[in-house]
Amino acid sequence: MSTEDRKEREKLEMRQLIIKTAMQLFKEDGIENVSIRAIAEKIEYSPGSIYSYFKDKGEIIHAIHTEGFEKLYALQKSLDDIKDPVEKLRRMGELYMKFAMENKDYYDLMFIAKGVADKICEKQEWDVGQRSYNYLRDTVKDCIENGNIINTDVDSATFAIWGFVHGMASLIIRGRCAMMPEEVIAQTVKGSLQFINTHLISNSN
Amino acid sequence: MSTEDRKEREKLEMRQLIIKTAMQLFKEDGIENVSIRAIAEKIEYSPGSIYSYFKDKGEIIHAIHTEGFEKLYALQKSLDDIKDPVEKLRRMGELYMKFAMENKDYYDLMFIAKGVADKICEKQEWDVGQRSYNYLRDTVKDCIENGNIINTDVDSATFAIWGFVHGMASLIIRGRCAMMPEEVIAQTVKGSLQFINTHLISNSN
DNA sequence: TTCAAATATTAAACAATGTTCAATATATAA
DNA sequence: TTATATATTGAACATTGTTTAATATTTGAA
Repeated sequence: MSTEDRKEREKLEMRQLIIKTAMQLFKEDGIENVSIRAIAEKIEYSPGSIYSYFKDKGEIIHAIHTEGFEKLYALQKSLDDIKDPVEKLRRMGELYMKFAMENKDYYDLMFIAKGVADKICEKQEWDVGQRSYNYLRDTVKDCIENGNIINTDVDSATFAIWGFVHGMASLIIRGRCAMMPEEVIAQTVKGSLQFINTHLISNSN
Repeated sequence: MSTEDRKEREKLEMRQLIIKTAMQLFKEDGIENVSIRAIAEKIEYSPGSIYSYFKDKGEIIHAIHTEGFEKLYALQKSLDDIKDPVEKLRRMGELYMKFAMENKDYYDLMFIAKGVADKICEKQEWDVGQRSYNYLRDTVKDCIENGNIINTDVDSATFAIWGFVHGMASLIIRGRCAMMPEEVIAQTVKGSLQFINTHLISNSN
């Protein structure tokens, strides 16, 4: 039956329109700007309509959240052809911080936000995050097997490194770096990355 | 004039009562439970009354936030008589993570929360935070002067170390560690702390 | 084409939030 | 005792997300 197919297609198109609009609002003015009513007004529907396509606001936010992880993973994949795991890890650290600083709203949603979308971590919906985490973990694993990272296990090292970059990013994004003048933050991040690189990883090989 | 003194005293007492009640609600059920209306009900006043004593909700939250920093600093001070800066730094890392894990709500407010209290970072109200940061920075400085931390400057090393512990804490608190089973988190944190300690700091002395 | 049934959409309402403000109650000083 | 100053209130406002009964539209068969 063709009508049913069309119906389903239209339903999907409407879902896409809602998500697209939500992303638009998100990019324009951050997550605070993404309200059911704002989305509804922009697509010229009533607020209630949206609930025919999404269970709740969390589901919409989750779509934006997923898009963020797509962006990050695409960046990670750009490191695919770097053979040296040490170099790869170094570049991944820089890339991660660059992504965080240039996409603060996305980063916030992906790794910091709470009340905004409790849904995010509920189900097994962590796949996209898992994928990025594995990419890091695999590289760390290569470093260990290569003898560049020593005296630790894969998971401890991976969590330490992730924690390190996430810590810097989230302190900056959530405005907890009042102790240093705005201008020197970027420089300090650079110095910290170098400090970590110099000491955690050896180029002995 | 005695009445004026009493008036002022009563005003202060009322402020204290409001803060005390807010903290009570906070400890009972987290920051979500701290609403102007809930505080008002608990002290048997109308919601509007609270605005005779505080400009807005942010000022009340800020008081709780400050209490958190008092708690943390008290813990740091307990390390005062450790002479060896390396040992001191190691213990400070453990202590910081312990504080974060045992006072998740406080930690959230102090280092992660956003919308809840924009006021927090507005003014020069960062003093209590600065104090704790300086305590860490001074210890790192001692390590550098002692030759235990090398090839870096004080600020890069301090930010790196703070970022590292904050990163782990905030990832856990905001539920971004779905990739590892609940039970192994504590163990991984331990391993990560050890990993960092082993490599960033040398006991050469 | 027509019309009952299914589906989509809406407007209004609900509950909860922080905040404001005119009206009221209370306390103070003369 | 009374006028003034202060404290407190209750209702209202604006803003959320969400639900739901009522309406509008579309569909498929007669």
